[in-house]
Amino acid sequence: MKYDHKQIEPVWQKKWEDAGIFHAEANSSKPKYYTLIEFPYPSGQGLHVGHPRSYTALDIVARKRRMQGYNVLYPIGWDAFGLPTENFAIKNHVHPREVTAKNVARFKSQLQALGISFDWSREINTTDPKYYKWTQWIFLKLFEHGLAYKKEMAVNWCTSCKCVLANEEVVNGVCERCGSEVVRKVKSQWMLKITAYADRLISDLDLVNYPERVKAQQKNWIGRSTGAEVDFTTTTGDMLTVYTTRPDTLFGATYMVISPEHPMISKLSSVIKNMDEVRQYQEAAARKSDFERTEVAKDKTGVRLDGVEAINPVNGKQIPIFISDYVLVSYGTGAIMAVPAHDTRDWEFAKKFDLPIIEVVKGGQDVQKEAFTDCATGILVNSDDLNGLSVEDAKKKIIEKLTETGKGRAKVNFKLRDWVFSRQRYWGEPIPIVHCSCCGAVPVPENELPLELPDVESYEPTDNGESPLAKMTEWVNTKCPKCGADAKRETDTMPQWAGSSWYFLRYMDPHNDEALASPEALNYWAPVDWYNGGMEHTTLHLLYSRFWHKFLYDIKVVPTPEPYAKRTSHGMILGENGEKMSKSRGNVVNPDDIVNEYGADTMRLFEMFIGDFENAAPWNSNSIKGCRRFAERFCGLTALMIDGDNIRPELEGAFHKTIKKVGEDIENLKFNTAIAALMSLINDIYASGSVTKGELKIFTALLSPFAPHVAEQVWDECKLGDGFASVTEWPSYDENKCVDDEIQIVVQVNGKVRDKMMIPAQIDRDSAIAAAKNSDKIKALIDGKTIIKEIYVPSKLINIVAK
RNA sequence: GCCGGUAUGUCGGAAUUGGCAGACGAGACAGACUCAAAAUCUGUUGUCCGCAAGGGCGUGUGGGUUCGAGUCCCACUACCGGCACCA
Repeated sequence: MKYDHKQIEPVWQKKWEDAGIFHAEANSSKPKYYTLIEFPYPSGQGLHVGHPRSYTALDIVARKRRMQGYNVLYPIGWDAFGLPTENFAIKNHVHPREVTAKNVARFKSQLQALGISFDWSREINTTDPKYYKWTQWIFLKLFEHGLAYKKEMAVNWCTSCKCVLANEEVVNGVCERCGSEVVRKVKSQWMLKITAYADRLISDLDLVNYPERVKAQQKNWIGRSTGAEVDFTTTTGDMLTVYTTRPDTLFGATYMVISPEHPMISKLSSVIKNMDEVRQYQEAAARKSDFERTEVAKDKTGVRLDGVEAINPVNGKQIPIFISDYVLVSYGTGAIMAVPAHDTRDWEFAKKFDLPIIEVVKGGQDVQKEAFTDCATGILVNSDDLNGLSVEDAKKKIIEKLTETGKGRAKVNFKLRDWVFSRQRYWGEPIPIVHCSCCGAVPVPENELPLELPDVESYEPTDNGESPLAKMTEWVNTKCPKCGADAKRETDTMPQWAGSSWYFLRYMDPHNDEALASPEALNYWAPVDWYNGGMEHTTLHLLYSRFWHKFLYDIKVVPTPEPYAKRTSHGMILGENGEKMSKSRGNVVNPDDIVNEYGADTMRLFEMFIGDFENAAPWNSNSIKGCRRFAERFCGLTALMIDGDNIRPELEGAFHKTIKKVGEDIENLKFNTAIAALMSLINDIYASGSVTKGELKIFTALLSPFAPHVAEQVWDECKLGDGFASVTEWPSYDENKCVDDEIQIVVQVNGKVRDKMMIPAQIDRDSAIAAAKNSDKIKALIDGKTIIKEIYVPSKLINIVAK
């Protein structure tokens, strides 16, 4: 058969779509299987060669499951709200909706050319009002349950553009666009109380099949720590509460640090003598990101509050109070007690400001030279009745004591912060809230959803930091749904995370106007059986969508506590030079060029063969030729075909082993070795000089998830079976035929390989060792020596230790 | 900096989880076919010593455990992902 990919690929893509063989069945008695990839953001650059890595991998899984008799849901959609589209629209004076439509059309045609078995009848788009109606509905439910609230938060503010910037738009403390200074400005923002779910987001990781490294990332991000709050009083009679994970070291606290934003500072401004210096420091700190501030390597800075001191509740000692930017207002209480002897950051600060270092846990180095932070081995000293206790026991005892005296309490803290949900942008879902001067924040009634984005001429940011929507006075001015008085709409929009936090539910029932999905559809399809995505999404997106799903579970909208039963992740595809692909580096590979030159099947094979799926792999335009040759050799088999429904005896072992390996490798994401096994098998077939029709049928079925077009073509031309190769039955194997009768065993002397021999697979230990000793090579090596030990690993090796 | 990864021939990678390091593919070299080239086919290809038989060395670095370590332990180095308004 002549292999002309340009001719055959569009033909099969059309036949599949016309026959609808990849459409998930709505009412089916078959078992279901839901495979999911992260839906793409339709960027202006078009599809990246990284996208098909994940899509092809789960396409292989989806296709195999169909062949195994499952009703498979493998959907696709567009995560189309977002900053780059909006910025492009502003720059080029086109509506973001038009930009999005154009980008989606391009992505769609690129994806369709790859022959991925998506169910296109369920395509969704987060910017479609019929979709974001339900994003808004979920927000209203969160609001109703007290999980959405407003709070003053710091945002990045460009002093020249006069607009709020995303972190990504701040480069080295200046605005990416104009290069002006960026400061932190306080604004009232919508927040979602994800912290209310912190414990469950950790504990329910036990219910799901995620890689350990992903679970570890989630746990570390949530950052549960147990410790205590301790109330210090000040010399002015005020109270300062600190959070500490080491309450056992309370006697070693030699000073206190509060964050530059701590409310206590303005409260005490009349008492603090060096207020000018303090204000200066606050301004400097406002310019830094949390990331810069907590960097341990950098020099510690701070200002001592002159005129006020704190009093240690356990020993009445007066200690100085500093402000320093290494303490964050957003974690704990925004104030810490500093124990330089047993905390590295405090130690560095104490050295710099020449503060006393008091050892309270013995067992480590000299605390004047280095902080001793190990909790497992130390014994308490210099701490009154805690003396002699272990760190663990001391923690318990001091917390008991603090609780009794009302000066503290046990406290669990999370690093996880509530989710800042407001964006001062146009291209996002409007937050469906009306602000009324007498009723406060009032939800838009459900029957008025979707609250559509107004069609406007200009979506440039306003110069006071409000969303562009604030300028649409007709849209903004409305009546309060509760009391009917004049009121104003919320003008902030939702972040891109919103639409992507629940999209997998919409696929189950994408055209439903009555609910985000029907209970029947949810009960049948939930949860997602296998979700694959990038490592770069394992903290935020995964956490946000698990949070929304848990909330929907609590209000009985969805039937399962976790959205994804299994999560896997793929490595990035890098440029040929081993660096991340980017326009500026000039190392971008366009998938269209590859499909055009080599065909979609070769592209798919290569993306799977390129390396370990879970690791990053550099693109190589040479290696792709090997995959093309493999596809051609597969076509070449048609010329070698002979009659016969069975596998010939000399190839039986090879076939059964390959069926087993390909099946297992797909389940374990080892696509590269699955393809290698198919390549080895085709080499064996060529070596035999011919292929029976039965052998070709099995080979074609095994190959079809990887290279579906060429498989379909051979299936059709050679009349290998009825219907489509894509939905034929997945081949089965016989375990007994996967083991050889005679196997090669390695003989080592003192751990070095000295001989290899063929032995029957069923041989016992003594006969195997006797056979080994009988070999001339081995005889020569052990002759005259004492045998100390003989190790026999069945069907692998024999090691003779001789002296 | 913190959290999570990764490191094997010229290159991408493989190694049944502690048991033959380098499967499969690319590249290179040699040969066949060809007027020639491409394509295709056959062979060689970690490295050092040796005519050969054979032997030494070899999985980022340094140490350790073991009959046996790419795989386990300790200490490092380099690179990659995430760090909350990119998604």
